[in-house]
Amino acid sequence: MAIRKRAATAKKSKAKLDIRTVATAAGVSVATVSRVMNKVPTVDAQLSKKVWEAVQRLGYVPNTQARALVSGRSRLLGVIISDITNPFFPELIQGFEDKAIDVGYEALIGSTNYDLQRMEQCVQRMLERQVEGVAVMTFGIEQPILERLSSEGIPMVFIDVAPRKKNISIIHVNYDQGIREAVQHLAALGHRRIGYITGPHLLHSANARLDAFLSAAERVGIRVPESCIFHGDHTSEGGSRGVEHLLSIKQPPTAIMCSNDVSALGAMHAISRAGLSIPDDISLIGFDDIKLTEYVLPPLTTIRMSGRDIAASAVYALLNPGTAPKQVETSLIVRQTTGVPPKAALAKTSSSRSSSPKRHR
Amino acid sequence: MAIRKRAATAKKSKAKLDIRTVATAAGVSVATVSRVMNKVPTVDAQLSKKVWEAVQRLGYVPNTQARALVSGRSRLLGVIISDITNPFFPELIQGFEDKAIDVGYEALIGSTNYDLQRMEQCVQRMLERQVEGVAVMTFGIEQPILERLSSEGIPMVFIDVAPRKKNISIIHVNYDQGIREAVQHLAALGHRRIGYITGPHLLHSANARLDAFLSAAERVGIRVPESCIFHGDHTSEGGSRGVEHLLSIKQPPTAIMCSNDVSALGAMHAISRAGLSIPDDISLIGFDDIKLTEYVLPPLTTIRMSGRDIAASAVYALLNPGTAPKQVETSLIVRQTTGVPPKAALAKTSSSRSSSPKRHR
DNA sequence: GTGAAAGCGCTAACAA
DNA sequence: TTGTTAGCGCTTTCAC
Repeated sequence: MAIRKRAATAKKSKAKLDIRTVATAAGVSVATVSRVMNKVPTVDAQLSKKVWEAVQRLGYVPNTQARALVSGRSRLLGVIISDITNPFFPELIQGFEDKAIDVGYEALIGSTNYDLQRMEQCVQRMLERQVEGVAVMTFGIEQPILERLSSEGIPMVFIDVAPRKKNISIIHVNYDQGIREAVQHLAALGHRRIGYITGPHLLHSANARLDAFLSAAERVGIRVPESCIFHGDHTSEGGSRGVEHLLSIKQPPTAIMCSNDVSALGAMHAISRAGLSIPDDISLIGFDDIKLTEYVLPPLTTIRMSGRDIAASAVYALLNPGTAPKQVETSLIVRQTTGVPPKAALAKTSSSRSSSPKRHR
Repeated sequence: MAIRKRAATAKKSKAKLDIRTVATAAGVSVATVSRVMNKVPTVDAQLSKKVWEAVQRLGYVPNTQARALVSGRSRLLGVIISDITNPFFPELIQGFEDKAIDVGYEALIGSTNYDLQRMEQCVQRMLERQVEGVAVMTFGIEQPILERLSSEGIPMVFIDVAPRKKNISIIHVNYDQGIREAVQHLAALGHRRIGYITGPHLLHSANARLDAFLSAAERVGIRVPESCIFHGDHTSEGGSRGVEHLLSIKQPPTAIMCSNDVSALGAMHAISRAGLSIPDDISLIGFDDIKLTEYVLPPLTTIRMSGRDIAASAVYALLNPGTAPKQVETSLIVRQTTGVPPKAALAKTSSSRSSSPKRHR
């Protein structure tokens, strides 16, 4: 009696549908099937059709792991971000994902939460999956990452600043453009005293924005005293505190610019708590143009820095390690938080704002 | 003269650091290295230490592809969402990602944008990467997905509703709880006329929320006429149109509940455009508790449905195909868009609101 | 243009 | 307990 070899009598025959099965079904060799699947042009059209038919009929799907193993190409791109709760990142991640898929890759996402250990784990995961490149979108240099990945020769891309290595590229964001537009917009409206709420000291992007603001202000002849610059931390609370400070100085600004939108949102709350109206009493401009800004009331005037643009540039940079990535532009989006300064503020008297600001409701 | 075989004189020796290298370096077999890496308990502590040292010293990182290929386990979990721009999803994705990593998996994200072709591509990608499970978080049943994945016997999890198959589980969201709390909250405040802006007709979650609202209203003895229900589409615009409609009826509601937060945000804009104040003239409650709601002014009272909870439940369900996933709870988060109805509205007269609503600014 | 065969790096029998 | 070895499913020389 022959041993019955039928794997399963049930409908779930799970007949190990691999490239060989297809080859047999199509009456060709596995090599041919492989060539067809990879669209190698030198395959005879007849055979090719037979193979596709077999693939279709059997519902064959190639195994990416095996492919990656033998070819040495994982078709995986890593992207590392810092803070999940930062509303700037979803768009960036989505853009990265989309772009990666466009070029036949998959995205591996890691978030560090500013935690070095989580960062290490991220890097480990990326290494294990054999990523072909890693975009470090944390807006800060993270040394531990560099050592491991860089030494493997894996292409990397950073924002704004990174050590000089030949497998590392940098996406430069043109902060000046958008910020200059914003300052000019404010100046055109008649503002002469502009406050600025900046981000964390050691965040390059925050410093770059502050510098851009300072030089833009200078260009339009606006003096920015120390007291008009508040060092926040890119959180909503930081924005609130910034407003409290700026409203407390001798000559409060008639307009405030924030280093990011989340700060600006906090600033909005603080301004409204102070009984002042936006933009009637004070104008406000954010930075990032996160989704939130459109929904908020009044919709926030802000400087757009497209997460999708950055993501696209990053994917491009990873796949073309030699070439310099495209610079990312920023631009002013005028919504409804900017307007002419109140008349009182325009008077030359030093105590320009009435001691008890008129409550708005 | 012997052929010089040294691969590279440069520092980038790239000496093919695989499990064999480690085995040799540690003076053991590859099997032992494999066992150590996989924490098989029966390995001698001495050898284990030697192996770890070698791993450390060489900087060895196992190749996931090879692992997956031979073991048949990809350690990949797919998650499919619909609309990127829906602010509810980032939290869900982040939660899924985190949870997956917690249990030693990686997340593969796909977004369909309501496009069937993109959906197909998603499924194809997941199949090719040999995902061990797929969470379909689109809040709708998508037939095409089912056919392919389900027939492969891949565990799947849906929200609210799905075909009965043994590899498919369903996460039930307890809409009633949060919605009942909201209605009771409104009733306690004194509201007797509550408007409701619902979502797309064929979205199960929207219908379930509407039903929950209707029965909750009935429980507290509030009658909800047809005219108080506006069929929106879960967009901001839908919310605006809903408000316009609800304010136009003979007896406008003093409170409005929305099927999701984005609608509620649109509603806020429309209400403010109408010259009415929240919550003085009208109360508003959203659904989802997306990040946005805290930042908005005034902060939105809403019903929390945790994307993280759903994600956690989904990951659990995928890894335990037999067992029923945990139900996800919802609950009211009271912020500042709900208050007592205006006195005028409390009068028994049918034309309760003055014909020209007092403008707020 | 097509096929046979040699692995990619690893795990899992099986043997020792 | 440890080592040897046969593949996992695929791509890719290398002959034909």
